[in-house]
Amino acid sequence: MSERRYQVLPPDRAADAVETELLARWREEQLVARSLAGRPGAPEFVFYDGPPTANGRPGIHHVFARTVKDLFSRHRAMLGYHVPRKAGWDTHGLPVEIEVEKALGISGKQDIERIGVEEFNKRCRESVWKYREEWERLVERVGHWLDYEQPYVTYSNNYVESEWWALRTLHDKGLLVQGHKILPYCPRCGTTLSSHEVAQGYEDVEDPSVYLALDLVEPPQRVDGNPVTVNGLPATTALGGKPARRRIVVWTTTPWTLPSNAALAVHPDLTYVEVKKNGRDDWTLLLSESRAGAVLGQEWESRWEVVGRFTGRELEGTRYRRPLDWLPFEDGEHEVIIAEDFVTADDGSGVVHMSPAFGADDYAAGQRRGLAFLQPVNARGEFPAEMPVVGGKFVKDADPFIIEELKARDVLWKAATLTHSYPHCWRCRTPLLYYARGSWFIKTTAFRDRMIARNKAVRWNPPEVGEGRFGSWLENNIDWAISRDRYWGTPLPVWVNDADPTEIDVIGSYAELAEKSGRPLPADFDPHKPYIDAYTWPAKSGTGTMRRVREVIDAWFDSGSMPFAQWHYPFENRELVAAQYPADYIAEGLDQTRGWFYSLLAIATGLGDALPNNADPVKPGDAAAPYKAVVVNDLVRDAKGLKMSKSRGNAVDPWSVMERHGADAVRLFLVASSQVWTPRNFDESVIREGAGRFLLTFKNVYKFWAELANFGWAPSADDPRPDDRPALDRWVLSRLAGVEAEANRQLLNYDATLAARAVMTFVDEDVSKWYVRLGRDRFYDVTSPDNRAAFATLHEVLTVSCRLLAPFAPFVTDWIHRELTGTSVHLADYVRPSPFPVDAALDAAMSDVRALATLGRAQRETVGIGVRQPLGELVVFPLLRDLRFDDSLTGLLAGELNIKSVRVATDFAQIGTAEAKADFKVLGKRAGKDMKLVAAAIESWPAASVLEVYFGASVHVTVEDRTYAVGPEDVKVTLRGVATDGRWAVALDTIITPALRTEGMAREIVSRVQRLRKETGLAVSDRIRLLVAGPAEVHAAVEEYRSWITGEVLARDLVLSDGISENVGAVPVELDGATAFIALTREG
RNA sequence: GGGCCAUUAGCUCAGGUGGUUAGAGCGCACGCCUGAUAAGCGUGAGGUCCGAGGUUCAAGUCCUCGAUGGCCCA
Repeated sequence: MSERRYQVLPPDRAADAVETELLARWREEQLVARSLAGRPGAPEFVFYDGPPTANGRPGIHHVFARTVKDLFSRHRAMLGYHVPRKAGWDTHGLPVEIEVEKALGISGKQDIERIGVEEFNKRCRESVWKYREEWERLVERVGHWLDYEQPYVTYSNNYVESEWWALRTLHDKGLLVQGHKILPYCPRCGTTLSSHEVAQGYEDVEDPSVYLALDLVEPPQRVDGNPVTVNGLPATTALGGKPARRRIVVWTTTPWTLPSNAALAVHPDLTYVEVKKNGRDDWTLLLSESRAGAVLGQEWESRWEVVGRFTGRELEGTRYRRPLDWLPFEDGEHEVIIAEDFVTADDGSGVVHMSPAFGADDYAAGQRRGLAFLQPVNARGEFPAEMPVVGGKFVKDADPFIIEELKARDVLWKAATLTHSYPHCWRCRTPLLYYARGSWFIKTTAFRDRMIARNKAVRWNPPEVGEGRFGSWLENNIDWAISRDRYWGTPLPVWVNDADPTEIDVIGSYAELAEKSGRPLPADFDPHKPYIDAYTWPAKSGTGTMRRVREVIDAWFDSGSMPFAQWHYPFENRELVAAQYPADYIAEGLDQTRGWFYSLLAIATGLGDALPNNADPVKPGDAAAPYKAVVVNDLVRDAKGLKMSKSRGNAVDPWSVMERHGADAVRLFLVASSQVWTPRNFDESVIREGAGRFLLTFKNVYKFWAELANFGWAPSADDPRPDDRPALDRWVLSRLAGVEAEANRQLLNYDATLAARAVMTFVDEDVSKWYVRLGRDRFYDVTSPDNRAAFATLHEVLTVSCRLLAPFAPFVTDWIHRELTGTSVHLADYVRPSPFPVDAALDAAMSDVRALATLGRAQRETVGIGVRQPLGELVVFPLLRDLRFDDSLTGLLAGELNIKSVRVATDFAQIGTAEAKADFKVLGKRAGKDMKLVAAAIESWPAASVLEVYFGASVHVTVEDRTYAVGPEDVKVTLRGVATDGRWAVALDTIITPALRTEGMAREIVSRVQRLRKETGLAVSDRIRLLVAGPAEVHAAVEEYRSWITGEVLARDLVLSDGISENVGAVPVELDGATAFIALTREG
């Protein structure tokens, strides 16, 4: 027999301390590295880690995301996969620049230029790491096992070079193109503003509010040349026999954009009316019906007559004449009405002027429809000098001149002013212009369908995010503007001839850069601005110099390139990437839908077969690239369901939470409380009472087992084989196998919540509240086969439970698993190769026993006899036709309820009575005036009839000559004298015979002695001398059960005394009417 | 302003395709048990299923509108 001692984990030991100790142990054993290395010959299961930016403190929501990422990886590693998990850092982009601006006390591009890009970017490079250490510590503390030995860093030279390769590849495929993007722009500062800057600068200002009336071109024609018809009739209006002048009313608050008008937009589903003024037959106006009152006056219907009615869709294609013809159209569609969903009837005329160079909606519509693009405004916000009327003027100053010109041209309907909120430059208060800026795009619309096809092959969890939010985002895809006119980012590797902007070199590697520039790169080569901009070379065409464009790229391109850039592909590691692409799964927050989830997909789809295992087409059911499965997690909100934010002051510090509850409890709470893709409220009391309490129970079960096993049990060949163990053991092993399979199945299915709940319910309900509860006394000795069976069984249950819980609570499970087996849980198998099999019949029988035990306890409650008093018989009666009592578990039921036997009644009348009452509502409809008599008849039924009906039969009730068939739905049955759950009815034989009373008394004495032992502070194994005094009844009980009592309380000696004891320390005990005194002393 | 998600007991959550009296755990009250004890068991109270309309023989479930909270995008 082994002398091994099992350490006990004190329940009051702080989780934080235990976990911290384990972390040190893991470090010492290099356990993370061993798990990462995988087992020899293990198949790959690839996880991609979305890189965080380390220039902010990690928050509790990061703990959530880390838990989700970790648990699936851990599960797969335990299943025997090699799970590569390379950590990464997102290091470029505006957030970093803003952080540095704040640190330097500067703001805006002019300040940056003044300090110098070299210095600024140096600061950015350093700033990225401000919180790195805290990040790494937290990731370690929460137990996210990740490869931090060689993390990928998006600013590193290798990473940038891989991105250059990707951009060059996209360019070669014609997918990296120049275009325009509408951006808020400050003409005074000469800079575009980011959205959060725009949000800071809204001010109420007075702007022109101009209604134009633009001539429709007669006869109205569609673009295809066919006449416009309404309900089959020509829509041409002829009033009073002569052709009418027809005009459409258009509203704008930016008259300066009218010279670049290219189209008018209406809403397809809005109703537009054509109206003529009373008495005027020579002209009409067209506008949205719901805006007519606002444009024509409240009581317009008394002054205007509706002569036509159209939906916006019907107007589509109609041509009109633009208000100002200063600029020639070069190419593109123009002067046409289009129907667009973004048009509203909230203001204006329901007809919107479209100027693709000066509005985001306008631009997008222009792209979709191929509209002409006129941009007669320079970077200072001025019209070109050669423009008529407004040449050289700042656009906002030009408004009055334009209004005058409109009036002169007879296209002005009315001009007023409007006070509204408009964005201004937060620095100089200049009104911002929405302005089309030259920009570089990845032409994602060219491969949108392929992205959609790939997305359909991705296994989304939950599916609706992939189909809905992400799917519709892809359906409405627009080209990805990847250039940023900023400083700290991957430089766009595009060189343009300064003499001929059509001559372009896109550089795909550093070697190519060296070759083009004609000199080797220095040892300390830095591809960032400003250094990179010094690389120039003579244009191939002979005239001009190739100079790099000024822009850097969107940091989302960085993170989306990680599948290949993290390995410096294709310059190195080709085989590695071939083995580790695509990812089997990724897991990030819902906010990444349009972020990382998209950038990964867009880049991978654009690159196509330039990446391994990545060729199109991808069909549903294929392994999708770049990720086969996604698990989305939602936000963590505060305890009241409000968003956590610095300004609210309700953000939770993960470290203090970790200290109070431990990572296990926090992880378990985050995963088990609800599906990870729903938002959860972070409430520490819920952690304590839910996950915390569960872990306490788990530790308690182990503690119970370990303390008793330390009396000399250790696994050995002497333990009975599972098949030879008692039913209780076989039952819990069967349940264990079921839960093992279920947890594994759910995790493979990416449902962490159901997996965790299945295991937790098993441990709590089946193991703690039933198996241990019923089998406690089997652990009080270690030698008999029954003892050995119990120890071996619970050892197995605890060991496997540790494994099943390890992905969720990696700390305490490892601690206990090491005690149980001597090895780390994290190197163990998640599922056993050949577990004791599920025994469905046994599961069902036990389930019945548990139900009957509950009913039996309820009956004891009802009859007022405590469990300590033994009773003779429990009678059970099945209330369902196919229900049979399986008597193989009778012993367990009898023991639990402290009864001598269990009997199955053959007739319900043996145990109780049944009454039926008519349901007046149901029966009344049929019985009518006989109802009272029928009801009386039903109430007088014998129990047998009631039971017949209860079981579904019909009983005939005859009143005079009328007969009614009364079925189960017509009556309400009440069972009396029994406890019932609808399946079973049970009754207790409540007669306490003298023998039972004596036995009850003996049990009472044992109970009191045990309590006294404990109060006295004796160890569980201490032996005692016992003295009992009391009336004859007590003496009789002690004499009869002497050996049982001494065995239970470990008494070497039991002395009976007459009368009331005078022994020091004697304690009075009330025993069902008799008073006894007991005293005990420890036996040396 | 637009799109999406959520709202069920004090709290955290279940409630395929509409179908009997809407469930569980925790908490609470009362009782039991007493060497797993900072545990265990039972009983009970607790519900306007966010609101208002609608569809239906029948709505927590489907539809419409609205409220609140959240996310994304303008």
